[in-house]
Amino acid sequence: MVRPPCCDKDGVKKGPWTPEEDLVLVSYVQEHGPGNWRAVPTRTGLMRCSKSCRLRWTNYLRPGIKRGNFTDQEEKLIVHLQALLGNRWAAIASYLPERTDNDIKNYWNTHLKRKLQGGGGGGDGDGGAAGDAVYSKPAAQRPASSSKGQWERRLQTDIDMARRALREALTSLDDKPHQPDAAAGGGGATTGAAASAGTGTGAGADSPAASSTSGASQCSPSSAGYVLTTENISRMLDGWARKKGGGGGRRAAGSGPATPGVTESASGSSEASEVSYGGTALSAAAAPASAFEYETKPTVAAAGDAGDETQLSAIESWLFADADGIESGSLLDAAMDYTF
DNA sequence: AAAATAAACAACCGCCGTGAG
DNA sequence: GCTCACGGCGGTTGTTTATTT
Repeated sequence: MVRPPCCDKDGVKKGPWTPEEDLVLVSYVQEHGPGNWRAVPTRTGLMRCSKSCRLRWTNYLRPGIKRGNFTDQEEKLIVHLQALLGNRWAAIASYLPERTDNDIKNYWNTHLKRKLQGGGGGGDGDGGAAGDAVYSKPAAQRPASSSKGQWERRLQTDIDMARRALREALTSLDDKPHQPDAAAGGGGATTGAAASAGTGTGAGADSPAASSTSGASQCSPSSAGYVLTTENISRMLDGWARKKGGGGGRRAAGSGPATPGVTESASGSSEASEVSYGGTALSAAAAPASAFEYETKPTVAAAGDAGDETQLSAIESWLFADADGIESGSLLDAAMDYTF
């Protein structure tokens, strides 16, 4: 039988989202929380498919996500994790709580793949084709099993592999001074380093419930993945203002796409930033900071540029805990219990 | 200065797994 | 136990901007 499309093709708008649509979506999520995407188009009047709404939220509007300017550390992690996990971007993203799978995937396809290919074979999975070929069937590649036991074993395998990847990545990084170009660089790109969070348990690899893009995890009050709102809305408005101002330049600010959200903006500071929208200066503080009641602002976010290091050291702790003799049998539990 | 090309990123598409009825 | 709808995921495409010629 043929499954009907998730939404009618007719009357469904496609293409780039407008600021107005974003606002509507954000407002809706503020009120109802992420989830039940099916109902979003009808309830909000958005002429968008539910899937599109979900993607827009998870990849762009969701608070706490960092965009652009991947740090060396992140890059290394991605390379290693990709080598171990294959193109399981969601699983990889679960180790980079602030990054979306789509973002990581794009970064891989546009930067890393080429970089590794150009860098000449060897090394880490040698990227590109070689890497893909070699790992096209990563150990963790899941068979379509769904028994809980199997799922847990798989998860554990992922955790184990991720640990190894992290260890390798961090070890190699120790060889050079930590110069997260983006920390600075990112010009605040590292703001709101949500050190992580629910998904940060790492146990998330491949866990439907722990995926970085999982609505469930997003809702979790304990999820520090959300850096909240004022900042994001501020960024959003900032971006819109720029767009509307005709300033255009998608990357004028460094990397920020049409996306309002580019972290590179003034968001370097977690303080409410004043943005000009439609000619009117408006304080982000005025945004409904408490609107996302189910979200909590990670304390690390205030750490500002120290965010990455904080996050990394947390990962390191978790990572090296393994070396301290946690039996593999309890690895999962350890990972589950670990809080960043 | 204009045209061509490359790069970056947002969004869409289709498949799959899961849970509810 | 079966069917169906929903949501998640990975691959791919389209659009916009930057850079080069």
